[in-house]
Amino acid sequence: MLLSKSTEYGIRATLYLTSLKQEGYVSIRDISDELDISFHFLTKIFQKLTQADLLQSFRGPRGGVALARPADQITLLDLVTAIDGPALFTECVLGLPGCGERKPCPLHEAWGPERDNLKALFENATLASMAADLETFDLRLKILHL
Amino acid sequence: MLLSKSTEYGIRATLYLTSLKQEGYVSIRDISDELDISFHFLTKIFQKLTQADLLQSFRGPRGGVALARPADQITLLDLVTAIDGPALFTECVLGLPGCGERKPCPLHEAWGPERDNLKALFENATLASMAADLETFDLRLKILHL
DNA sequence: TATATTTAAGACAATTAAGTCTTTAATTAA
DNA sequence: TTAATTAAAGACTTAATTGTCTTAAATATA
Ligand code: FES
Ligand code: FES
Repeated sequence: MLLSKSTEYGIRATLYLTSLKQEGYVSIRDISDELDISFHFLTKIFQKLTQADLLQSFRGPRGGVALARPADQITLLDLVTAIDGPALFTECVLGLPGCGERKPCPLHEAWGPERDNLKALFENATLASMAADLETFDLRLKILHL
Repeated sequence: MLLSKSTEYGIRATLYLTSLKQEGYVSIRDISDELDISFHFLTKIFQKLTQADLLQSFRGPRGGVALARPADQITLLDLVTAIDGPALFTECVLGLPGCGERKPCPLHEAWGPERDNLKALFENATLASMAADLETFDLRLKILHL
């Protein structure tokens, strides 16, 4: 699995939040209901994103969460690293400590560039661009019961 | 994390086994000692690889494990799928069921090709080519205590 | 045959990830 | 001021992964 469940949920939920284009705060309950994600679990994930200054939160009636900056200034890489940490983009694919040129593992030469591609993929995907695609191509963020 | 610990160990151990170029069987104990991997855990991983017909095993004195086919006919993709299953190369990166063109998620267009690259990377890496690199470039398979 | 060697198999424990529940704190509105 | 709403925090449970240990089965060799 490339991303943890937490990160999968975090991306889907933040993307949905973005797509609402709502002025004020959106309640976590609304988001968790809409995407069929456990409310309390999602709350914890959003707490991480709030602590990483990617989201703002507000308690009480009319409270909820909102993007902390414009949607074109938050990337999926921001979300992934805030939730799962940077390991995917820095660590040895074989789990050996100290990935680098000095004493590389047999996969380093092939994995290094691939890892950079992957990082670029997440870095180039802003919440704004993703939300635009979402509308344009009618993409899905939730499981479908067909 | 891209690969599970089991797969990381499985790749390192099989690569080491290949590099020995030994005629008969190599005991699992020798491999686990050399690479600092738990013997019993590695035994289980090798059992999966044996059941997938990538390795052959033999019990009793002078027993152990050996490649089931020539090293240029076993790829890292074979190892990964035998241990972790094919999910990494088939499933939606956001965890939504039924990754495909019919109702793609917002990352599908970018992730699809990237996933194919990743698959090609593992598919093009045979045990033979990796073992050759290992010699040529003095690469490492075990943690170093510098 | 008896003993030592080695993988197979499965029970078991420890750790981490995932998910649930309760209580607290902040805020609004009646 | 009181009650309702909502996120924060943390205890707790469950499930999956990782790791350890014991016993059984197969095999070679003395
Ligand atoms: S050392 Fe293994 S990927 Fe860099
Ligand atoms: S539907 Fe998400 S990657 Fe294909």
